[in-house]
Formats: sequence, structure tokens, C-alpha cells
Amino acid sequence: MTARYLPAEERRSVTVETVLALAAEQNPSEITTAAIAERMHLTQGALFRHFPSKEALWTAVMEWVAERLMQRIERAVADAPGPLAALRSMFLAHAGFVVEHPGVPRMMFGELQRAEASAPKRMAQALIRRYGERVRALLAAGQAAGEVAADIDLDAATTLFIGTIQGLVMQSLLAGEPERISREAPAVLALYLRAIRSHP
Amino acid sequence: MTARYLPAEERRSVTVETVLALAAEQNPSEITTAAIAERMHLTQGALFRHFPSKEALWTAVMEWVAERLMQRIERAVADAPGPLAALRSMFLAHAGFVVEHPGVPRMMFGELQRAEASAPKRMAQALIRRYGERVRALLAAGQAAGEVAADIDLDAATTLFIGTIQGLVMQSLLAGEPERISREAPAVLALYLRAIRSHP
DNA sequence: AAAGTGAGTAAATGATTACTCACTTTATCC
DNA sequence: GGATAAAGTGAGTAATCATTTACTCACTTT
Repeated sequence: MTARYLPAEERRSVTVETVLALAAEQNPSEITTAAIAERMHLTQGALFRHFPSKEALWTAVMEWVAERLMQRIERAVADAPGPLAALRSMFLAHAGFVVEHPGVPRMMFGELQRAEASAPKRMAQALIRRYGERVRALLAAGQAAGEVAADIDLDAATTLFIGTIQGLVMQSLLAGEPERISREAPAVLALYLRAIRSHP
Repeated sequence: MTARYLPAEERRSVTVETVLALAAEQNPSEITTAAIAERMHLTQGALFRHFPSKEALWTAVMEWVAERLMQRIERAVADAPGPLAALRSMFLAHAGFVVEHPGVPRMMFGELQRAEASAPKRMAQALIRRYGERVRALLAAGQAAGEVAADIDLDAATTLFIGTIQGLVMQSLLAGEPERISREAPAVLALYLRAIRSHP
């Protein structure tokens, strides 16, 4: 149980985490400020002391996601001995992140669905682009090192990498159990590596 | 331009197509009955002459999707000479369907995000399950025929197949151009086949 | 031409939404 | 231990939502 009166920064942080927790349970675009406040044992009005608007709160959530995900991925990549091993640990790091924070892919997809080019949507787009570039760079390095087949289409391999995670998320959405992701991730990763690896 | 007074069945059909057209442009869960009516040059109230509730309309949309998609896929599979060729044409048929109806994957994902087990959500779940079973059956047949590697995990290969399409959809959402799917589909398919094919 | 039918209209309904604000409570520093 | 600024309350607001209803219109049947 958190204290009743929190310093502003801490309250903002708790709010962001609450939004992500709710996003794990329901359609993110249907999360109301009333629901957020209730979950935090706070009144609705208090939220607007810390965020000027709901969109600003959503932006803060996307910032949180971008920072944490990329940081986790860079750490995973840094320890890897080679490009292929880096892709492997990047995949598992991402999958682990999604299992810990099931609301994240749902928020991301929800934002991408939006029509207007709002700040949170642009942040979601920017994050996925940055992510894709990271994958692409590793794939290119893998080709240079001879670990990744020279004749594969890098754009397609990047799309497939992202889709691989998406497929896992979709399965967990179907079954309603996020743990399914950690269970199936290694087998799906093995298949992905089969697709891109150069053959002896 | 459609006539002002349509027979009920035709009006229902036009309504479903209008919802899918709107879903291609905006977050499906933010589509209002007012927006649907406006697009059809009809008043809001008229919609409720043909559907008892918004949820009933959504159910009709999911019915439309399930029928059309599965029919298209079964036709594509039927003409194929073998399991691997069937998977190939299933993939391309699905990709083609999504390009023609970009609102479809967005509606599907939107429904899966929902918390409550509503009728349209259950239909979306049922469709994806049925789809997955179809893929699995083809993969199993492929293994029996020696076209698909015997040592791969069928569940993972099914998840990856669905994820492959998802990845393409994600890319098109990012770029905002559905045609991107048809352009990238063959290369991504080639990679998928590399992952599952048995090696000579 | 009168009666009936099916499709659409226009305005209302109550519920829900994000957001505001005058006021109260709390933590913290002197 | 009292002052004060920060944090939270609670009762608003206007806008928007799905749904309902009394009514009109175009057309067909009698």
C-alpha cells in the first residue's frame, strides 16, 4: 500500500504504472481517468494536478515504455558475443519485457491505430522505427560476420522479427495468459533463427 | 451513389462495409454510430432500425470477416498442389485480403483487446483459432510429405505464421500505406518458408 | 384513392466522458 | 508548534455517446 500523499514526481510515476496495469486488462483507448483514479485510490480531479490533460499522461506512458524497453534491449545486446547472439538476447529481452508489462504492446498497438498524429502516437511510431533500425543493424552485422545468410532481404527479416513478437502477443491475447509468451518464445525464436541463419 | 431507400438486407450490408471502411482510417473502438451514419448519408436513428444495438452491428461485421476470409483462404488452399504450396497461397490470399480490407486486422485486434467476453470478441477469437488450426493442419501434412522439417515445433510455426502477417500489418500501420503489405509480402513469405522447410 | 408497410428523420434521453475549481488536508521547514 | 506550499477532495461543467420515440415519406396493395 502506497502512502496517501505522494510527492509529485512519485505520483506521476505511480500513475503511469497504473495506466499500464489497466492496459493489461482492457482496451487502452477505453481506459478512463475515473478508472485510473479509482485504481490508485484517488479522486479523478487529483490526476489533473499532475498531468495537464489525458493526452499528456498518455505521452508520459509512451516515454516510460520507450526508455525502459530500449534500455533493457541495449543492455541485452551489449553482453552478446556476436550479432546472432545479440539478436537472440534482444528477442528474449523483449519477450521478457512484454511478459512483465503485458499492457505495453497493447498500448503501442492502440496508439498506432489512432487516426490523428497525436504526440503519443508519434512516440509509438518513433519507438518502433528505432527498434527496427536496431534489428536491421544487427542483421547487417550478422551478414558481414557470415552468421546471417547473405541473400536474405533485410527489410523482410526486420519485419519478421517484429512480427514474431507480435505473433506471441496475439497468442497471449487469445489465451488471456501472458505467461504463454515466455513458454513459447524459445521455440519461435529458434524458427526465426532458422529463417535467417547462413547454412554450413 | 447509393439510393436513398434501400431494402433492409442491403442496408445492413452497406452498414457493415461502412464500418470496415471507417476501421481502416481510425481506431475501431472509437467509431461512433454518428460517424457511421454520416458516412452513409443517413441519420443515426436509422441504424437502429437495422441493428438492435451497436454490439449487434459489430457482430455482423465479424461475421462478414469470418465468412469472407475463410472462404477466400479455403479457395486458395484448394488449388494448391501440396501442403507447402498451400501454405504459400494461404499466406498470399490472406495478405491480399488485408490489403483490400485494411480495416479487418484492426477490427480483429481491437476486439481481442476488449476485456469483456462480448459476442464480437468471441467471434474474433473463434476465427483466429480456426485459422490457426488450418495452418497447423497444413504444417502437419507438410511434415508427413517431407516438405516441412520434421523437427520443428508446430505450435511455434503456427504462431510464427500468424505473426508474419501481423508484422506486415504493423509495418503498414507505421507507414500508413496498406499497399506496403503486397510489396513486402513475398520476401517475408520466403523467409518464413526458409524457417520451416526441410533441407535437402 | 384509401389503407398499409417498410425505411428514414429529428429531437429527446440518460449515462458517461475529460476537465475545472473552491476548498480541505497533510508534510515539512523555520 | 505554527506557517505555508504542495497534494488531494468533491462537487461541479459542457460535450459526447448509444439508444428511444413520435413522426414523415415513398411506395405497394386493395
